[in-house]
Amino acid sequence: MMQESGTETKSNGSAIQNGSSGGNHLLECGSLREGRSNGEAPAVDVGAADLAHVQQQQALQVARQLLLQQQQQQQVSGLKSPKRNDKQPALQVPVSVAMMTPQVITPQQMQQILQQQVLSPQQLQVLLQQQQALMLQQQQLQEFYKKQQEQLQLQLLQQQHAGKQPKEQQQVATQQLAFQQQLLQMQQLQQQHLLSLQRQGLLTIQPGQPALPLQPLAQGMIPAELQQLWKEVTSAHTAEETTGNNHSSLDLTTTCVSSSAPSKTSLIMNPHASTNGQLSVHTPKRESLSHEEHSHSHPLYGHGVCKWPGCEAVCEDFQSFLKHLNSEHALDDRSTAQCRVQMQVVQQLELQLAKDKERLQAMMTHLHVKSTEPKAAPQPLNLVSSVTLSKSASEASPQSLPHTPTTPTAPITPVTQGPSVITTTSMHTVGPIRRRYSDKYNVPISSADIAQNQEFYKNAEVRPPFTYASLIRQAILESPEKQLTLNEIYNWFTRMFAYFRRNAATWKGAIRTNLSLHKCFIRVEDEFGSFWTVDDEEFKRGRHIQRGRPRKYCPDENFDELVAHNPSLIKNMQSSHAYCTPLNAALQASMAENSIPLYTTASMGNPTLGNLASAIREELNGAMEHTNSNESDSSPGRSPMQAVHPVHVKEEPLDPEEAEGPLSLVTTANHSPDFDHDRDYEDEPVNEDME
DNA sequence: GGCTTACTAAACAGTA
DNA sequence: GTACTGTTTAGTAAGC
Repeated sequence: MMQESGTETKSNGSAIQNGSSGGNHLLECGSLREGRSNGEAPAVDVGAADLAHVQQQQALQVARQLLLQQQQQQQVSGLKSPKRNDKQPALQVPVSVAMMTPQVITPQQMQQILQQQVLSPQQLQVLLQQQQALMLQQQQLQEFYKKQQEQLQLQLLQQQHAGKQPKEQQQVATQQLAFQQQLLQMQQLQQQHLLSLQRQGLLTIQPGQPALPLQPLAQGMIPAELQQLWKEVTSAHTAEETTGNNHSSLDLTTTCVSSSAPSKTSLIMNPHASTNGQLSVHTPKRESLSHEEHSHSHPLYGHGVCKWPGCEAVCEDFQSFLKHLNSEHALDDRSTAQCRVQMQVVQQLELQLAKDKERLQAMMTHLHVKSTEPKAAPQPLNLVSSVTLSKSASEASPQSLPHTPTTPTAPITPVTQGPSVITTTSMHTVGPIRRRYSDKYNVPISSADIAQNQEFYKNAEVRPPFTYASLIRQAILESPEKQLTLNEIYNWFTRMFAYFRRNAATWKGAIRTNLSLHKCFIRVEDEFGSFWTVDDEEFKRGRHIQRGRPRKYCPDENFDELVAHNPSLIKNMQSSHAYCTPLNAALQASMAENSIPLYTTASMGNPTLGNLASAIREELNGAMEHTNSNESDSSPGRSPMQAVHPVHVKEEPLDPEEAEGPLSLVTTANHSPDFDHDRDYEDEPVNEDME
């Protein structure tokens, strides 16, 4: 690549030395060719390192080019001393060439380059030095132009007083012509170079900035005074211009003042249209109509700006745009390369669109088939989706989707359908959304459910169509240890959903409420604090801590009792396995008592505490069922669960009678609702737990 | 209309 | 005293 860069630089240098303004084009084309040196279109997914490398190479090329141009300019400047009052137009052309390129880097643009850190410090220093030297040169040139203009004005005054002499008049007109051409040339070259830099990524034009071509005028080396001078000159000769003499050949591309079009295009300048020293373009009605007619039709033109990728040249009217298009975006290597890049972009977008369309079609088909299917018998409980369709989604686009995709009578609904029912209208719906629950039984949402629309939820403030419980569970299960602190759950919500970056007080409270309310969430404590795990089986059951009941546990009130019945509890609580260890001991005791096969130590050490707790609970349910059948009046203090539930595992609220007295907790442990109603929870409503 | 469920808000207590 | 965490209750809305 370095060799290629060197080659390109050399060609650029030769082009510049030939006095051609197309050097920038060569540089740019070279860069483009470099990007597809193998004859391929530029890769869309260039790696960051490759991109940085290419940018650095381009920056080097620019620096070299600037250096060459400066050398050339210095030579020319030596020939053209500002002190000379030579008014011969022929000598002004090199001056314009000399002024062109380095001036395109305004201080702001230089700062941009600095910020982008594309150039090395040495290169930047060279550029800065060049810039400073050229600033001085520019000032000298400005003085020169001012003097020249003053002389022109003097001559005009003399002509007005002494009568018009055709020869002098012609001379003045010639001077004006040369002056204006020079001005335009400088602007064009500036714009071309700036455009080149922009396309190479060395400059970025901020959206708020003025249009690209105007910037060098405002900030570059050509001050507004020059244009003001020209305005004065042309105003003085307004009457003469109507004579139709040599001014008729004054084809000035005023569009090029504000665009990067070369001087080939021509427009008759309207001196009356100048305002504030800025040249403006005379737009006849015919052109305005043309603009209106075509601006809506031509995809490359809109809002007075050329829409060619990377161009954004300002074209005052459609005619200017057409000229600009034909001249600037003619069939050449650069345009071809840009066209290929655009083709790649379009292909990528089409590919993405096709995928999304396919996905949408599959969703629609699936849901439509489901909705038209005869209502089937209720499916297995754990297969009914708990993922709910947001009200906004269903209401906003009633035709787009069947209304009841998750009704209990619907066939099995993969949970992945939940988040995929987002519509464009629902994307903009923010606010409290009541959810429609198909069943009281929960089915966990999978990672794919959220992952499918992960980016969407991350960026769009759309309330996810999942319950808090589902999201909390997902957050916990996504964690490596399958356990999260409350704050980590908060962070997961804010990280995954843009919606939860607002109204924190609301949803955080909801999370806490859900954590406390749902039996599936198990709070575990260790010496580092408390964290939450999830019992997946319990989650699928979807049971809640019942309301209107006394607190399920009061550690302070019952702690002494607990310790009295189980002295090992304190030690176990302080251990890092505060959850597993007492549970293990209790479980083993219980299983030994009930002749249940022991869990191995390895299984107890499984980090998935939720599954562990679930499995243990299942076993204990059976065990306690058996135990209760044998000794329904067993003493609470002898229950192994007393060491587990009060501190680490939630208990269902107590019956009012049982809740009374300091031993209520122990009583609860003995008559845990789990044990009471787990035996038939699949057949009976959950509420019967508390009856 | 009743029941269930989820959401929200609030109160309260414990803890750091 | 404050903020955070955890629990509980009450009210509301929506779906069944």
